[in-house]
Amino acid sequence: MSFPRRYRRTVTDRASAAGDQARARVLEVALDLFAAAGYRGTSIAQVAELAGLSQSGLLHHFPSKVALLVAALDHRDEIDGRLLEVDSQPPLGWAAFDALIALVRRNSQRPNQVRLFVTLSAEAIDPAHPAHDWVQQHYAGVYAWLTAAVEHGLDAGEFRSEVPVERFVHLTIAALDGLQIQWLVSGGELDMVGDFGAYVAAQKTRWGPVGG
Amino acid sequence: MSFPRRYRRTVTDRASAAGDQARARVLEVALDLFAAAGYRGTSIAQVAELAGLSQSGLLHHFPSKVALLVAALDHRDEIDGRLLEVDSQPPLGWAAFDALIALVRRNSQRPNQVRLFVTLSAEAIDPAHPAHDWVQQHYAGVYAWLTAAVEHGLDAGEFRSEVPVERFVHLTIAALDGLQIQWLVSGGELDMVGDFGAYVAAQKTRWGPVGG
DNA sequence: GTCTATAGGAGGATAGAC
DNA sequence: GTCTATCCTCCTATAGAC
Repeated sequence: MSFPRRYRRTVTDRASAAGDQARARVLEVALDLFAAAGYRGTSIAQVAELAGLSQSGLLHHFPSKVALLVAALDHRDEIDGRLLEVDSQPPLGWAAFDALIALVRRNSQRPNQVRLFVTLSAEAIDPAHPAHDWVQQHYAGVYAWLTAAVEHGLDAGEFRSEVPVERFVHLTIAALDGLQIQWLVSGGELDMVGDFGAYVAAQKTRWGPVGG
Repeated sequence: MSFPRRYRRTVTDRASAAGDQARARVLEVALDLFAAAGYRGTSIAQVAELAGLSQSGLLHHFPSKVALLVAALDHRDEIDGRLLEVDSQPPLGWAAFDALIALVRRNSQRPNQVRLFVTLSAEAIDPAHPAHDWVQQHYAGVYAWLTAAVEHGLDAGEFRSEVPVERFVHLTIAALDGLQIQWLVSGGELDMVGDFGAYVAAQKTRWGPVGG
């Protein structure tokens, strides 16, 4: 099956379909390996081998290891879609916490993705790490997203006015990250979804509206 | 200042005092560098240089990089002393949580030690990592220690009987680990001690005795 | 777009002198 | 106990053929 000539995109237009396929394979493998051994613990040769092309072939698509990392992170964000948004709108108030539970449930089905994030976050605490900016922006983004949700909930009367917003957000993010680590170390035995769900339920009781 | 001859330990008895000094310097530096860049991101040559001896000189004391890592982890446990014990007795009930707050306060004064633990834990999720067993045992130990404390508190009437012990322990450990990561990523700006203290205070309200 | 070949460097570990 | 010298492996990246 092939397109009629006039529908074909020219080479100068953009990469070929075969090239796209190779690119996609490389990104999938890179995500897995970076997840399994971190950025520094993974060689581009390993990625290339598992993706079924030579090291040089890989470097044709991603000119350096850093470029591959950045592309892999962007790819992750892309396939993540916008799980934390609904119809391009972020959920507000307690709905944001329900969205987080859904995220944890989804994460519990893809340990390698979780491992990529945990491994890379730790590695990239070092300011000299190529993903340092990415990690800082990631945390800043999550913090801003969750803070906005809580503050909106406050305005809407979904939260008691005494809720210490900043500490509350810090602890919620900590619960997410900390449970992920224990879940990974335990080899998936820990009930991450149940534990985080219990956390959210407790918070609803403590910080929900007085009459709730 | 030197010991009279008869008090000197012979060479065959054990390593010389100079050797001990070099060994100690190497361990201190190794802790710092492993903390800053992780195990895989640190070379023994770097450790040797900062410790003031050659790479081969280092390998005379620690025959391989893995041996150095294990020695450094043991050294960390040693200088940690037994902060979580008082008079060789672990605190029980809510006293265990107060001991954790003290631990967090102490950790907030030594970012490199925290970084070593966070970086290494993430790296060592990989079963092929030389510190994999160490990390698993670390988490198992903390879990057992905290579970025992809560169960003892239950018997003593310090906790409501409805407390979900396992989830409670998971979430407490998660709060510790998760706050450490955010604290490191923020460059120390996050109020880790205050956040964890607020967490413990909230738990005392929620799971403390009914009349408390 | 993919390959082989190779440059250029860093890391871990060993041999042997002092 | 510490050193210099060296080996070998692995890694990133480049050059150039097909």
